[in-house]
Amino acid sequence: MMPLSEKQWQAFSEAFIYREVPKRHLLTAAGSIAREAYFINKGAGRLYFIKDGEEISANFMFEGGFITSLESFLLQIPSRQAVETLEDSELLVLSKERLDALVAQQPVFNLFNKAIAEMAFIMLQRRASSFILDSPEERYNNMLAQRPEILNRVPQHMIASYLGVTPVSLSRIRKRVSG
Amino acid sequence: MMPLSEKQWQAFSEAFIYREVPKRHLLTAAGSIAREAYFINKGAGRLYFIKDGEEISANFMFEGGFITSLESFLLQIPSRQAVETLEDSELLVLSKERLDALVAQQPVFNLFNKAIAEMAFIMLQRRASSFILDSPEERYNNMLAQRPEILNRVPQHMIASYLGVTPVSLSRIRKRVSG
DNA sequence: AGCATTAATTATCTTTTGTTAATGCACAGC
DNA sequence: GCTGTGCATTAACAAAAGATAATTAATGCT
Repeated sequence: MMPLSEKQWQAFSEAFIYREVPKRHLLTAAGSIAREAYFINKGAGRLYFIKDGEEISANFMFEGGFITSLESFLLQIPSRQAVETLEDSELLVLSKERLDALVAQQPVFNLFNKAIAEMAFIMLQRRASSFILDSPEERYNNMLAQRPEILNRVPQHMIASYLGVTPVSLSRIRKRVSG
Repeated sequence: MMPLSEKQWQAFSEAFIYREVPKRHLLTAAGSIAREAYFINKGAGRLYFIKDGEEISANFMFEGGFITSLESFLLQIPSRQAVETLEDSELLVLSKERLDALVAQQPVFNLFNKAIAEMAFIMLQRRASSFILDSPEERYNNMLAQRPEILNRVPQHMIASYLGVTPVSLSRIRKRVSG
């Protein structure tokens, strides 16, 4: 799909910088511009909105995944969502600057950009559609089936907002489902 | 942002084929592959899912907009959503085949692809976030503020599923809001 | 270990939504 | 112009979710 030469791989991997950050470390604040994207080598992160002072979780990511406020990173506009770690994490940091330089040098990396945007779109569409297609209880069951690590590694009040309900309501759903 | 030569513009515009289709004409069936994308010159269209035999509207588009099942069009995989016209429409049809040929000839058009994917992502993110951030009533008000043409041109039972509620509930929301 | 803080569950009550059914309206087709 | 079909509204009841508060469980910190 995207064959790279030895040289290109090297340039690509050298664009990333290793960084360790502690639990609950803010990577991108809401309103600021996401100048970096993060590959999670170890640990966990989340994206969240802030509404009326409340944090509303938009997504969670674990090792093997990329995390950033994508619209802000792609367009370099102020981010509507914040990014933070949930656990002590090892990150491979890719700055927008370096990515742009990479793309300028090697246009092949446009394909990388494109692939990221497409993948993100499809993931998001799956998630968005679940809100018009499924009830909160169905969304909870789907989450268990498709992303069980969320339940094990994310506090429930964060999962609640991710599912679009209150923590109290999530607790009741859990009781209904298990009981 | 994407400067094109005279020649490129010509090649681009020639890739589109004019087509008139009547109201409620199915452009892409759920489960089939979207081989075309549509620029709406006149008329209106919608994307919808089918769940338990029910049609659930995912989005509406009017003149000046593009419509297609994007994930299916981009990746040429079976579409989870159907596409149809809501009014008699004049469409400018771009087949995936022609777009690919265009991109192969003129790599500049990769930027077109990228721009489409990014824009679609951002639109979708705005919509997805409204489900975790806002109540159905707030979503209705936001729709009125941001896309008032929907209310004027789309039947309310379709708007209801678009907002994630039943037609009965939408009717009550409307009464609350206006009364 | 002990204390303080935060999270999760449970309870109670209110509000909203879903469901089903009935009514009134509008529009399409004859 | 009539008639039938489908759509929006209203009503009545059931189910689910929000809000608030109290209790229990877990976690963090010194």
